[in-house]
Amino acid sequence: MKDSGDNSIIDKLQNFYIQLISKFGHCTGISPSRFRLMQQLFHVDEINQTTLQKELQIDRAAITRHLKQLEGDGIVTRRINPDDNRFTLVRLTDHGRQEIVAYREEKILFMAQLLQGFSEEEQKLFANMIERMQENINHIKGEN
Amino acid sequence: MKDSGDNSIIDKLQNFYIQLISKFGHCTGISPSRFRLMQQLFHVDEINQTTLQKELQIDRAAITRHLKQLEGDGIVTRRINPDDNRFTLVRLTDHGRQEIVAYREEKILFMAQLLQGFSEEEQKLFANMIERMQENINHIKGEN
DNA sequence: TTTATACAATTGACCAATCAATCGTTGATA
DNA sequence: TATCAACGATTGATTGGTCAATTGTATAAA
Repeated sequence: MKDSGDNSIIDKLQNFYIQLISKFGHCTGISPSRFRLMQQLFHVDEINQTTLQKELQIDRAAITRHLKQLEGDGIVTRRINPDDNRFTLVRLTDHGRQEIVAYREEKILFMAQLLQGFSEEEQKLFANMIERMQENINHIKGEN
Repeated sequence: MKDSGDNSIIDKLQNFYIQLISKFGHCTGISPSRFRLMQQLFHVDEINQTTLQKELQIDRAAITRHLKQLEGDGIVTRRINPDDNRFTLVRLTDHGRQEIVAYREEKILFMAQLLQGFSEEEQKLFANMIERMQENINHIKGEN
């Protein structure tokens, strides 16, 4: 298991993640981005798009398009901030809230299967390792 | 840290992965898929596209298009298997091999930064956990 | 008060991934 | 030998993401 770059952690992670997302998408029938977006909205009352964008790390353009679509589907409402017309404020509709609740239940089931055989401690450890790596990444220079 | 589905491991993983890939892409200047493709080719002499596709879990169409582009860039050559005209065999050119070697070096540097502060044991543990989750995923039913 | 700067959101152009349908080849079967 | 099913590869249509440029609004400076 030398670090020659072959079958490295990054490779494993990539293979794993791709399968994970693909499976999750097929199970829930929703795209990962849209799910993340809705989930983020679920936790707040109302939020503007740029804040959403920063939290999700998705491009601004993608945010705009997703939200327009979600608005068309009756999942969210959008209105311009009366105190500052540059901001548009987004919130889930009641219908949207119901939807995301259902998805979240599916997610919990999915997670249970994913983490089968993992003790509480192991789960915490894993989460912690990811956080540490994330910290490391933040210190890597690069136009991000 | 209850398992209500909020800020779950899947969320953390997703946030982490997106940042990881974005940073890696910016550092190396190559797309993750293309890199994986080239890396896979690096390990074999010659290979057909379907085998590649299965190993990488990328869509067949994407494979075809990537390889056509790589062929245009002089990174790979493609020829039809004389024993069975349905297969096209792909291999890296010498130039392609040089390229991938350079990228792999960048990857090793990147990995070193990513894993800063991780002991050998921790790295193994992490890799092992991913493998276990991957196993779990394979048992989840779903059209994949 | 006018002008310049900063910022949120949007749009257009482009690239990459997926799905579904199709083409061409092969091998088995009637 | 003719037909059909299986399979690899390709293509078209659609979707989602990024970058760059633009629009509209607010605020600070001249």
